[in-house]
Amino acid sequence: MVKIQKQDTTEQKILGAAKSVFLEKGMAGARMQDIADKAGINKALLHYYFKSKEKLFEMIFKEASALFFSKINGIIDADIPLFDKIENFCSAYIDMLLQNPYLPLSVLNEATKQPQRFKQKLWKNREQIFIKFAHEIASETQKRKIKSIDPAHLFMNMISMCIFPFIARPVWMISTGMDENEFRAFVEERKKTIPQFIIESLNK
Amino acid sequence: MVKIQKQDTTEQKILGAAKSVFLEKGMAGARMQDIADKAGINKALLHYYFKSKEKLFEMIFKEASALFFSKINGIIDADIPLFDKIENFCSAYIDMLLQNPYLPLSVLNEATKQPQRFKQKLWKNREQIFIKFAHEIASETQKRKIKSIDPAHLFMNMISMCIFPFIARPVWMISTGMDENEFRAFVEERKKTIPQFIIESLNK
DNA sequence: GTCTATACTCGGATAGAC
DNA sequence: GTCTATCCGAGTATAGAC
Repeated sequence: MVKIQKQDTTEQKILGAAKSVFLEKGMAGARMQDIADKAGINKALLHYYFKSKEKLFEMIFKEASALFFSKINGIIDADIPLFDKIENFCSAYIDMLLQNPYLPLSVLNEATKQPQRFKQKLWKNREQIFIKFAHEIASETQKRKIKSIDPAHLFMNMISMCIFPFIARPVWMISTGMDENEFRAFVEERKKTIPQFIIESLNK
Repeated sequence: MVKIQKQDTTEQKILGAAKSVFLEKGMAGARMQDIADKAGINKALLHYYFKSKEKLFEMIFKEASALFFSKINGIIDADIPLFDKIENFCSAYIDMLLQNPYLPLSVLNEATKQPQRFKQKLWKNREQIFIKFAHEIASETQKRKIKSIDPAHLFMNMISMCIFPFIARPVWMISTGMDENEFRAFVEERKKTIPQFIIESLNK
């Protein structure tokens, strides 16, 4: 008889704890003790499972950054009209960010502070996610369906408007006086307002 | 006779070195040794001038974040038409960011990782920079001069598009294959493309 | 596999000579 | 004011008992 899997193995607990601590504090700021505490074990056991802090970090980080970048591919690749694609992209991406609010800051941080490691160890086999998107823009522009625009700028605009609020959240909350719930509602709204804003700008 | 000021006092050198190291590595990642090296002195002297790492950091950070937020006020407060204001804002802000490319990531990081300290020590007397802007949008909307839009979303869109490229630079450069010069040219272009993009969207 | 105890290292901070 | 030498805490990593 197959044993019913109790899913919270020690390894699972460690990975979960490590993810939250690393994403929140970054590699330099994270403490093995915090990870151990959060996992309900001691430091020694961390090293038993994952040789070193560096190794543990890479494990977490690869998975996290894969999520950050790969979710997009399916949507960008889909064979649907451009405007629908923009709507789907913003909506799906913001949903993902709502579930992983610390992800972008963490990824961009490591890319900035340890560019070598990022490029070599953490940035393997990434798709050129916006190339197909760029072609699509160029084609629509040529067909005179939308106003002429540089695809790179449009793409940058779109991801900026989706991601930045999550990075700037604490400052935004302080300066607007929003609380957690209001902020959540605000970014929920953005699933609609961003595509609207973009499409208004592109429409002839 | 007034003594000619030789401007590179030790204190100046320390502050300059500390600024670049802190902005690049963040509080947790920065090393006093690196700051000392870059300033051409030794660690002991750092402590002679600025009691502790924490103190030095706060000094640098307050000044830096003041720059980050206060440059905006003058532009937002100016008594000129809305569209001109948007153009001026993007242009001036991107110029400032070109001169301080690490600033936003650093500020937003500390706000995220040490929210208490940020709110208490580093976020003193900040203006509610976007309140006047919001009123102006509301007024233009009522006068039916522009399409109706929530000022909070518009403001967030604008700062997102200006700031985010600087935060995402390393990832963007890797995934597009841009080099330093191309990236610089790209954000220079954005001084024009962002206002265009916004104004196209707002225009009736 | 999991723990306690401890070794080792790095880096912030201080003492004291000049 | 500036240096060398040193201290000491924090935090990663390991040894070894259970």
